Amino acid sequence: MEIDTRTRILDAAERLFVRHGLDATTLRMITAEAQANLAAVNYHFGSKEALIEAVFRRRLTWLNEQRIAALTAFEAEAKGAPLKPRQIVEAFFGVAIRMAADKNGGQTFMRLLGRTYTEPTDFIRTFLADEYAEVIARFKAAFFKALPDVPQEEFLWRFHFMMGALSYAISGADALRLLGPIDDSDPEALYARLMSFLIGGLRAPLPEVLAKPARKPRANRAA
Amino acid sequence: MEIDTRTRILDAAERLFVRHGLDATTLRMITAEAQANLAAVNYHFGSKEALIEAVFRRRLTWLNEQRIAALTAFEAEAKGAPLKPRQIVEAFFGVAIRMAADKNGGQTFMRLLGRTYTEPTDFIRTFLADEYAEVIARFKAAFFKALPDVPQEEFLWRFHFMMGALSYAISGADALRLLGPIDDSDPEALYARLMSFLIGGLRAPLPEVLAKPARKPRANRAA
DNA sequence: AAAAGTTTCAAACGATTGTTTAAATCATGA
DNA sequence: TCATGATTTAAACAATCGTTTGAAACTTTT
Repeated sequence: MEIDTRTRILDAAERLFVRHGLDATTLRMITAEAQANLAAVNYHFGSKEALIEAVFRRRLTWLNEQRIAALTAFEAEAKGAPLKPRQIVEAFFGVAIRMAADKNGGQTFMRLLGRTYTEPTDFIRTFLADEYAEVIARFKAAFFKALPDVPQEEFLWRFHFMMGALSYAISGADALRLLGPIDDSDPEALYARLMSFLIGGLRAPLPEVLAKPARKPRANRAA
Repeated sequence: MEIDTRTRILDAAERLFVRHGLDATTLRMITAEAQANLAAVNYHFGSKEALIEAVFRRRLTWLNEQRIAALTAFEAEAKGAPLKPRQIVEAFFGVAIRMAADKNGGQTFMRLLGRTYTEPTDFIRTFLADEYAEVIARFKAAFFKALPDVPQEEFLWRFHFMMGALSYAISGADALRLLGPIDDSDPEALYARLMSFLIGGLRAPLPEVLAKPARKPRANRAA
């Protein structure tokens, strides 16, 4: 046993949360899987809620830093010019997909994260909102600059839809087996698949009922 | 009190499930909201699991019947010819969006359904797989007929992504408030928005790494 | 109006939850 | 080596969970 108790608990909790959900995972299950004493969670983290936060923070902070770094790199390369939508999508969703492909813990975590966006629990919502605040602001700005003609509200909805597609993409074949036998073993393929789907959705023509009366009604492509 | 206890419990459970999740909603919360006795759930349904199933079955069966009816109508109209992808998407997702717009219970339920697809609980998974079996089979067949050139696996993934976008669309502005202030009061607008996003994603070019070596590499549109 | 069947009710059940306690064990530096 | 602090341990805590019970109240049938 070379890994310290705190880390073993985080790893075990991550695995069990994705398998059984946050509520249904008990401290006794976690400490048993981590080969630690029941009281260890409250000793090292203070409470179950604090443990949940720690599980998310450990990887989510890093993930969003990566996203911002990727965006910053693209922006430096562009020297002030607006980025291509594809680059922004790549910076936000590509980083996530790539983390989801990392067998070394990232995969488990991203599945957990995917099914937590819709989690109704209050403290999880406020926690996520906090963790995402900066990265959301950066990407919103980048998108608005790249697509000045797209109404902001319209774009926010599309971003929301894209988050949904990402969530299902990384929550993996679990829900997908509902559709039939599927091979999700190739992360590169998943990356390529999701990417072209997202770009296709993002660049779809704006819905006609919403499109502002334009002088060239045919030329209402989003991007 | 004109509505019978059984229905009051179903309504209350639906509301509370979407607000607190399945696990975190207790029978005492439900019976209190329904103004019924605690024992009423076990009397009318047998157990909490059976109640959950009843909550879903009540509306999900009807929803999938509507989907099949819409598809059947399109097929009759087409007289044996393949449907347009847009029609198939309309039959599956349009019906769902329209139900999600129905204030009379449908809205609450669709939000619940959206966040249940990724629910890890075993009995929920098998139950959903059961309820969806027929409708999935019908729509898979229709899509394969409409898009014979798209590899089946590729389409299944896109369908999966589309389910994710739908899920987020109807789980509503809850998660979306993470992005900023948003107006989700207009169901017609939501319908139009999601529809053009889905069609855009579905018809996006196939990812190049996956596209089979073709004689006309430029003409690799999915639909 | 009596009987039979259905629904409601308050109370309690055992099981399990997250958390706390105080003693035991381990590790570290003087 | 001893003392100090950090960690682990077994046991118990109160609270809450889903479920069961048996009698009361209400409906329907005869």
